[in-house]
Amino acid sequence: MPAEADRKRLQRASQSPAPEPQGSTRSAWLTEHLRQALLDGKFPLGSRLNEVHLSHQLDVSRTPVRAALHVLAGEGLLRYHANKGFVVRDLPLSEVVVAYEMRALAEGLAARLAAERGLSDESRRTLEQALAEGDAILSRRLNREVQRAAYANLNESFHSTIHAAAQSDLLNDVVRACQRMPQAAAHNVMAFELADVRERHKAHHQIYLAVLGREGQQAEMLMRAHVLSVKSSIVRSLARRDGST
Amino acid sequence: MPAEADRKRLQRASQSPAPEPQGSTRSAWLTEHLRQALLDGKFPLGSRLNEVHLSHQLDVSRTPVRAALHVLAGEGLLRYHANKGFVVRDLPLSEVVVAYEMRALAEGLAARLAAERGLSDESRRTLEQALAEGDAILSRRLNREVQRAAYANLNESFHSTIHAAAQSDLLNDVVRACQRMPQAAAHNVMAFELADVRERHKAHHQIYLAVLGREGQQAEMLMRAHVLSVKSSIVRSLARRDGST
DNA sequence: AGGCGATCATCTGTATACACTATAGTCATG
DNA sequence: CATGACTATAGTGTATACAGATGATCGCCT
Repeated sequence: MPAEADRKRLQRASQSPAPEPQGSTRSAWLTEHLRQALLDGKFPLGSRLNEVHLSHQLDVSRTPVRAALHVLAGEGLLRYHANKGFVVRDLPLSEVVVAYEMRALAEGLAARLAAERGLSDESRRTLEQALAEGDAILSRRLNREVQRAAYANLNESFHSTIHAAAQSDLLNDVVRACQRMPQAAAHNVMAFELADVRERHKAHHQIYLAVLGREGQQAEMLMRAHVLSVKSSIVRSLARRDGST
Repeated sequence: MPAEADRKRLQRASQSPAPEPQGSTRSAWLTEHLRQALLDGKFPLGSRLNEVHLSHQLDVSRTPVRAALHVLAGEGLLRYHANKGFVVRDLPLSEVVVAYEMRALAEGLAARLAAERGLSDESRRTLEQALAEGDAILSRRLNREVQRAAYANLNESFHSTIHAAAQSDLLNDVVRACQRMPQAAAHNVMAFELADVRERHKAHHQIYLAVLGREGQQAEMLMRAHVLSVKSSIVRSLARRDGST
């Protein structure tokens, strides 16, 4: 099939110049691509990922595909069984609950460490900006959809700044592990009531003050409670979805 | 080099029959082998693992070696950088501290879940056996070395039974992630004072009773305190080592 | 002499061919 | 008709060759 070879070369040439500063290597690009697809729910839960199909579909060989799949399995998005390949991890609701309880503990610890270790000027600015933007978004009356997307962004920014301030790779890994569920991607935040979001935004303010004031225990407790409230919302919406399915 | 090919065939033939029911595949075997080597500290911290050397040394091709390394990187034992390969993760003491605090929270959660979900008859038996053996080992006067190894085993058994009873893969992953540090392998328990071990064994008894009695909160608190006491011992011994180096 | 760039060795990244395993379907047999 | 072994096929496991990147060494130019 000489035509296929041509197609490959063309595609490579067209995709290499601009779009991926991140994916210096094909494996890295595939990992990112597949992770996003998994979080977006593009593969059915529990379904098997066929290496040959994927490599044809994405126009690379099996080697980088396998590498990417191994990485994603390491991250917990996939499960691997010898001689049977990779399947999309399907977490029962009970596991989602545990993940959020774990995440509450982990983020609480992160908040405490951030408080103990102090905020850099840059972190402080980022947090303050996230809070201010949140105030603005929630006070104005906007399209629900726009409001939601904007708030999801700064929510992400707020939390990851706290994690960074904790200065622990390990802790970061754990938090990310708890977030990496094919079901509960960040955009699930959408499903919430506006009142819930306002409440949580108030919690962000309190957490910020506790961290800034170096009150470790206070920061830890506030963050735990904050994440647990997110858990309640998620579980509520998942239960609704499961029930209606 | 035809001689080399012969050697390979011979070695494969001699190693396939008996020794590895676990390693159904070369990758799996390599993963296990390398993980053990890393936890045992056989590779210097921060050192780079050369795929070609490893594959020659272990008499396999690079392919399964790479697979194993990817898995271990996913587990956090190695770090991977594009085009630069895998290096043994070197955790500063502060990270070890965080890991143990995280693990205390995670194992606490596991203990609570185990209490809430109840113990199977088999789990109960395993725990009781671990406790009884611990009593025996600690009461008799034995060679320090033997005593230590025996206790390490049943300690492992006790904890992993609790994790299993929690019935959460996710939680298991987190706990294992916190244990997987090139420094702080299980056998570090060796370095401890006998008095510390006795104290911890008493804690095992208390935890068992709390779990058996379905007292979730109590179990969680006891387990947290238990793991934190291990942290103190580990940190003490690591600090001593770092100081003397 | 010192900085700078080309060249080369080394190692990782990828493609591909082949070997092995698992599974489903078929056929024969009780 | 049910059950068992056999075979065919699809898909993963591994080896190997080659391509691309990285880093060091050596020579050149200033």
